[in-house]
Amino acid sequence: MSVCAALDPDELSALNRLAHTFCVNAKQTLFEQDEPAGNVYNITSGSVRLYKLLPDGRRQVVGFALPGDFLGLSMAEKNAFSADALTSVTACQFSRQDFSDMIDKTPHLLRRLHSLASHELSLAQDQMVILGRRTAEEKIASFLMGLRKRWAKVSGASVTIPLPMTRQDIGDFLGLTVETVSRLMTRLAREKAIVIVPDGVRLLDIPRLERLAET
Amino acid sequence: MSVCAALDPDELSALNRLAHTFCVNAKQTLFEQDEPAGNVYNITSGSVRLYKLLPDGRRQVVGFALPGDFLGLSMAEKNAFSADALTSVTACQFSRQDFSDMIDKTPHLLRRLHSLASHELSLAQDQMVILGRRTAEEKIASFLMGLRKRWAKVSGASVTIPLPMTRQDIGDFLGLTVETVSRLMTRLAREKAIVIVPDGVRLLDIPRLERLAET
DNA sequence: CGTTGAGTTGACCATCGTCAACAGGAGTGG
DNA sequence: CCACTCCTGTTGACGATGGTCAACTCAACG
Repeated sequence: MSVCAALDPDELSALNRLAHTFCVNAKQTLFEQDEPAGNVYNITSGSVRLYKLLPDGRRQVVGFALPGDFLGLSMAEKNAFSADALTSVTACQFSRQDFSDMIDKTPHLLRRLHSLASHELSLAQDQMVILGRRTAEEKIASFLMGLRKRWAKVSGASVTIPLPMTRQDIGDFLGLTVETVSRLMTRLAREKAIVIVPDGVRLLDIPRLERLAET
Repeated sequence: MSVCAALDPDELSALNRLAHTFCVNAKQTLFEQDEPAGNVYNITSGSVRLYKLLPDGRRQVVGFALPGDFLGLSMAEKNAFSADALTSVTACQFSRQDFSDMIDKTPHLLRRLHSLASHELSLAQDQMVILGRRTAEEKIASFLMGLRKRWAKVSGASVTIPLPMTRQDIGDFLGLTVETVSRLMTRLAREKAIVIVPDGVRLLDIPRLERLAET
């Protein structure tokens, strides 16, 4: 569990005593935007969609949580976004209060938390570049390369990457419509840069995708 | 200085001994993306543009720092973005090492840092919504309302808000071109929602702008 | 004055969104 | 077992939003 990389065995067991492990099925909600944040979570398996809604129903996916990811880094009073399960998910839950107390007792846990939050911030800023200054094709390529890197940390490097989210989710993450996502994925497949497989893609021409995605 | 809200007088004077105050003129660089981050900064007066560049020259402005803002919240090794002065700027500089040592001695300073970083993350996610899911007009309105709120903390609420940045900067912040920013500002002015004044705007129809910007 | 850079405006156009139709698979109920 | 629905994904035709290119104004500054 990546938040705990900083903890010694005693601290780990203290944390474990606070943990509550549970499962939810696909499409179930972990928590919702603007509700009081009672808990923080560590995802053990499965994938989670994190998103914000506008009053008129438009949606912005702000991220996807994969195994190992921590939700609630900010320790804020209210959830900044909604989270629901894309697949069946197992997660490790802590009451925010318990976790906050634990932080007060273990300063290096706070440092760890802060460093993870800083990394999130950096990812969010990269996403701002993608949303603001890239074409649809570049967005797709960046998305695939980014996800590949994240899956590599979870399950090792591979040219086949799982896509537990729908085209709609990808569109709402990249600021595109479903149709545009679908069209461009098909085009990349036609041009032999990728192969579309059930619930994922196989990357054929990684150099080309890297070129499209480059910083 | 907002990072220091958490400090007692002894700690404040310790921090002050580490501080180096300085000024730069407009257009000068505070630090550049990807360079090793030797210092962290607190802006005392003036405004700063924070941005990332793509290899081909496209630019994404990730934020504007106003008086009171802290740069280097993440305490990372390398700068995630470049920063340069929009106006003449006075800032308070700390060596990252000194500041890091100070953090180790004062845990509540770290909590403060973490809470500021979390707030930044939340702003970044709001910006993702703006970039991904709003029309050009909504983007401009959101920008003006957001900036208004931030200036209010610095210099009190006012219907006239300073715009120290160029139209190009605004465009690069919102994922638009200069021309589009210019056209829409002119249109909002023609429709009596705003008045364009030298280096700023006066907001006339705030309810309308709020409606355009609403979450 | 001449130059430079910001801002504005117009004409035109491309990318991507909209709307619509359809295919295929999963789940459901007769 | 089949018909039916629902959902996701795909594809096409069309159009609008916002980008591109170009020209011009104006203020600042030497």
